[in-house]
Amino acid sequence: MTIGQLAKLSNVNIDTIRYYEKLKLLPKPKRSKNGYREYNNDYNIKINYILRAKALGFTLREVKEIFNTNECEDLFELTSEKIKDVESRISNLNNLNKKLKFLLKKCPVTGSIDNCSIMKSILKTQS
Amino acid sequence: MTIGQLAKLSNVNIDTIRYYEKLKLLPKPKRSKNGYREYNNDYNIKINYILRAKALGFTLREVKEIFNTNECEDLFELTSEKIKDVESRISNLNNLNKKLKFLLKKCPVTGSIDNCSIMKSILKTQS
DNA sequence: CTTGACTCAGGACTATACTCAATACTGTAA
DNA sequence: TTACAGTATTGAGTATAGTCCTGAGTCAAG
Repeated sequence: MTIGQLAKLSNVNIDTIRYYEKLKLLPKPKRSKNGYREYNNDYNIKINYILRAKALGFTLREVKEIFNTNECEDLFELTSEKIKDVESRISNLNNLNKKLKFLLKKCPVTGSIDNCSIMKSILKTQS
Repeated sequence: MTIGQLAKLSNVNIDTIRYYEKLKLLPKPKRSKNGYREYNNDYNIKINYILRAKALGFTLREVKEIFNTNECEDLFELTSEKIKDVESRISNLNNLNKKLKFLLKKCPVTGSIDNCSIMKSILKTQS
């Protein structure tokens, strides 16, 4: 399978495949006489693997870690940390949301900016 | 006030001030004879303004929009959109969190990666 | 007068995950 | 044979929000 065929099969950009190879997320494939990369279906599986891990919020660096992990425990650890990270981000966003909604509630909506509560709130010394 | 003094006062990096000037978030200050930038306390206020808007989740581009906004309604609109954006991000993260926790619950925690539920789940065709 | 601290402008560098552009070579079909 | 589609490599560009570097000029103190 050429790189173009693999790209179509796994639904990613050709350059993405070469990029993953450069990052060592994908092993270097054999080359045919003309120098073209030659892939088999294992590469398709591995790419889908990467995409699924990404969809779970893992970065490419973390995906690489996952690939290099041999102990189940390590993967458990990695996933736990990811959960902590996600939860912290959720909590931050919830705080933001509360503040923004508070501002919005106080906004008079009409008139010049000088009377606007949102503007004033942002201006106030205390955030 | 020189740029260094302003930086110390408003607790940002010198380069950040020049950067904000380049982005037109801060007006170009007067220059003294030697070519140094000359600031007054209004700049300090404005920088703090920017920092607070940033803390509310606005990007610098949005802060600039806020500065150029004259109608309260527009600011209301901007803030509403920001809330929508934040809520959508929260919802995405909650989904991720659910999936990750599900994986974690199924993980046997000990043994080789071959028996690991997390690994298997990521590998499965359905994400 | 020299040293050290400060400032200037312009550009490079950081992280992330690609994507594109340029130039050259290869393979296939009409 | 010629055209076009595919592939190769290398390097640059995208977005965001800065930070750092370089080489040069400036200021104040000892």
